[in-house]
Amino acid sequence: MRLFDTAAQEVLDLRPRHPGEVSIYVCGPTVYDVPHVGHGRFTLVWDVLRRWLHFRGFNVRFVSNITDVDDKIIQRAEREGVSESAVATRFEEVWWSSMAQLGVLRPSVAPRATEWIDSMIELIETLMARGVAYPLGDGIYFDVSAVADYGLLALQPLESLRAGARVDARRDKRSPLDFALWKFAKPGEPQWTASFGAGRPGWHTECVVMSLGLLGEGFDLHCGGLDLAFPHHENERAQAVALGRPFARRWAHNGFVMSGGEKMSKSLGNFTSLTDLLERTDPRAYRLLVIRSHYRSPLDVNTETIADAERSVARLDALARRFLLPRLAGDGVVDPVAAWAPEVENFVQEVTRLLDDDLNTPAAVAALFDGVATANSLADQGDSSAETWAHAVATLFGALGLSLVGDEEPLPSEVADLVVRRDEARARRDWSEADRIRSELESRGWIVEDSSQGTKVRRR
RNA sequence: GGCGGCGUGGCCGAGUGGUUAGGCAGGGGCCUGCAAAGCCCCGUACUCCGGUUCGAAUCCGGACGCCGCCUCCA
Repeated sequence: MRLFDTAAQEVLDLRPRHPGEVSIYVCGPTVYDVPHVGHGRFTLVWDVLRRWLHFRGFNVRFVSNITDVDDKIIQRAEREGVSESAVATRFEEVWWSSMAQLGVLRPSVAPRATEWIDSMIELIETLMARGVAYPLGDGIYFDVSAVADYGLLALQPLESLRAGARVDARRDKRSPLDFALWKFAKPGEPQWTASFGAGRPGWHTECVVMSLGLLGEGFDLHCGGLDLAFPHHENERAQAVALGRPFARRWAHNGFVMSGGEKMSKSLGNFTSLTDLLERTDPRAYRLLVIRSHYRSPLDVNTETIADAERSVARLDALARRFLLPRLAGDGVVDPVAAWAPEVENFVQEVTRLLDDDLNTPAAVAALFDGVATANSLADQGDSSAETWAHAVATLFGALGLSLVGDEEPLPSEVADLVVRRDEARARRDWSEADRIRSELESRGWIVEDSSQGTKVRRR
């Protein structure tokens, strides 16, 4: 498996710390609001990677945090007159519910920042003892000049970053890039006692503590949205470097979700919430949309691209119906396949090669759609290998977390009734009646297909 | 200002120095009572200008346009 490493700026072999095992840390959400579609993208991208690594035989340990203490949570709690923990709990529930709908696997461990405060305090004490953290009136700050290669993930040296820093009202920081490790509590705010003063942690500290605490030094891969590369990941790394502890071996970042050519984000106010999207769309359409583009490219999510993806999913579902394929992904992972039928070996090998090469899902999806055509074509010719092809396609899509759905759902009785009446009409070759019933079914939102087993309907 | 990325056919979106990406939409055909689904065929694209080359959308240089990071952000 090869992945583009943000620090090295090139595609590198993954080379896990322990052969056969991959440890991944993904920066999770701050739970102060409903997730937007950008959260959906990053969770899908890294879910696909996780599933693919599993399918390739790796034992994957996947940690992703919940940030449940933060300025924005405090602001919202104040605005709504409720406790901070009530806000965090509420939006964490929304988060997991959205993840479940998306078919994103639950992390192996999902630590909450507030459960790791003691470790963060210890870390800050150590940094202070080493002279790389200093107190100011409102908190404890990290001195970025202590890290020789600060700017690694920003692809810029410290001096250049400093020159570009926007005017900071604060003149007391040693450098405008210095960041808060700890914020002293104001009255009424959540706080924890610490030797250096009561308060709460800064954002960049929790991920260092939790990733090292749960995955250990030199864990394999640290992932997140591109906007986290700097300063969040840079600052995590800076702390680890200052502590002398080996941190992530590789860094991977996904591209943004765009809206009208602009990055979609809450601060720009141009976001679509993930919950809205999931209400009106088959979540599989979003997964397909995501894997149809490369994870590092920007991705435009709008009604057109989603509708396009939904129609593509319909083509896959038609395959599942035709071959009675089982649903494979969703809650569970698709396990490695020990041996493939000889006729699909090359096909599987090609898809594997593409995915192993920096997770080239768009090329893999293209190959898989070729596989769809092959399966259908072989079946049209009555070739018995068609089934093997269909299963291979479904298995590989399943390995990426996309289930093909061919099951027929139970029909409402009046629909079932119409189906029976239409079969009767067709049996006596009463085409006008058969067509009338078909129109009626269609007007009720059902797609009608004739088959050797009679009328079949499915929801539009 | 510094740094990074991108400009592909109607839309989305891969890729390679010379031979079909793929999906969606559209057109034609087969199948069907008619459909649907499926299959076959079709568009001959790569911002512009130079250069390298037998040959470049693919390499180099330049121009133009767009986006992102440098501030909370996935």
